[in-house]
Amino acid sequence: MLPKFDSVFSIDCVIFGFEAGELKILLIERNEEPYKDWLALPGYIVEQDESIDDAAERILYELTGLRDMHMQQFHTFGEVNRHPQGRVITVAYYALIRINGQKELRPVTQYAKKAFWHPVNELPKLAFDHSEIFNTGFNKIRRRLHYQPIAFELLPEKFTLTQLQSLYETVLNKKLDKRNFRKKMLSYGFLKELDEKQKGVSYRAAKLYKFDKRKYGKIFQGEMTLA
Amino acid sequence: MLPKFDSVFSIDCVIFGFEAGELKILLIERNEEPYKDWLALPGYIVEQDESIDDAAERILYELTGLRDMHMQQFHTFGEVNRHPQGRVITVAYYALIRINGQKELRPVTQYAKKAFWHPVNELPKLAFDHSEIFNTGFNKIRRRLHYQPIAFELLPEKFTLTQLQSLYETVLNKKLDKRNFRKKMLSYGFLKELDEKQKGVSYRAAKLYKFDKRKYGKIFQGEMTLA
DNA sequence: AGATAGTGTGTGAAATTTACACCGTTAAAT
DNA sequence: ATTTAACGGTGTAAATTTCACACACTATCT
Repeated sequence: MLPKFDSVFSIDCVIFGFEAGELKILLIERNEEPYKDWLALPGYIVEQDESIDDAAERILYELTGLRDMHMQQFHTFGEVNRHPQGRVITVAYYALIRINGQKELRPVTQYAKKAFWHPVNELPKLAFDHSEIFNTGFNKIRRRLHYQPIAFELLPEKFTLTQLQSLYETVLNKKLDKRNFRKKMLSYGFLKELDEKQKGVSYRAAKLYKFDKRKYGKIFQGEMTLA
Repeated sequence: MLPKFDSVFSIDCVIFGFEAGELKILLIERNEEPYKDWLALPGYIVEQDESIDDAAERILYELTGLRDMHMQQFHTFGEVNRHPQGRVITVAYYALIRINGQKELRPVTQYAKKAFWHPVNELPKLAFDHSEIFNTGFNKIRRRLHYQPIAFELLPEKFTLTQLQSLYETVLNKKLDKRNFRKKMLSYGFLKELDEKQKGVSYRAAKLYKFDKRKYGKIFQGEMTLA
């Protein structure tokens, strides 16, 4: 028999990454009952003496080894029976990050066997109500893509316009017109054209661009409409 | 010395109403420590055996006498010291409702001395972090006004176009052009023109309109851009 | 030298947004 | 009966934004 508990707060994290033209999220394989061996979102219990924002950072780190992600809460799930051991209300956070091969995923606690990226299409069944949490989060960023510069958090620092477009197409799940897309993106004035070109491709190399955060801040006060 | 408690969930409600060209919110006067006699948002503790959505309905009812409001959560506040007696994480909900003189505000518990409407301008200091909660909620509905038909929840069932425009102007805090506003609103096709006119005004009576929820649903699938 | 794969560019039509002002109606006041 | 005060209701033209659409260029690989 598992222990029962009352009134526990937890955090669950939906972390998006973009790699090889695919959108992925970060999952763990659980090493604890309930749902031992299942796949799940990185999530755990909030301590008494930490804010939920701090808890989110800590928990993500402990379960995946990733630090200093900028996460934002997007919804709180509070159905009575969402956790088999008792009443657990969970605040869900999301972040968008660059998948650089460099950062290793290595849980620092025993609660997770491992952490890994998984394409958002063909997601398996997840533990608890994590599939629902994921869907809610995915819809959230899909909307947010239209009015916040979140695409640039997923791309490498230097990127081509085609990569940017491909990201939009993936998240929004629809084709966009190349000429119109480029015209519009460039018209905002927050993309900085670099003197550098793509390398290692077997076709004409494309120009690289950077997202210029300062210019963005000057142009919009947190508001914009994109793609 | 007040009792201390651990890990409590609570709900706080930001309920908007519109009356006499003014936007108002529902406040209570507290009858309990801490912050006894202060003004506060209606809010209380979630029970073990109720979902947070259910808790929100119950709590609003107990503190104000209002029932069957359709509330939606908008943010969760989880700073460590937001409550002087211990760790309390609160999920904030909002709703927009018609202030009909008819519905009486009458708390059914002792936790509130009374409940009343207060204009959103010139809000006094509120208990706990309720001022921050209110601001977050106000920003939320301000954004949402642009893409969800929430204005119609604030107006009486039958309303004039001028009332509708005045509501938009109040919430967005800017003047809109009368002709453009009417043209656009009518172009959506979800406003039903009634055969009735305004009564009891000392000037030419305006036509009354109704929001046609069915048509709205057909036209948009939860998406729109307004004003 | 040719094949392959993706880069980069412009125009016109259609739709949407914006700016703008006056006469009509009603009830209350004189 | 007339006037006044207050709001109701309406159209057009210019500017801007969105949308649809196709081909020549460049780099690499064989």
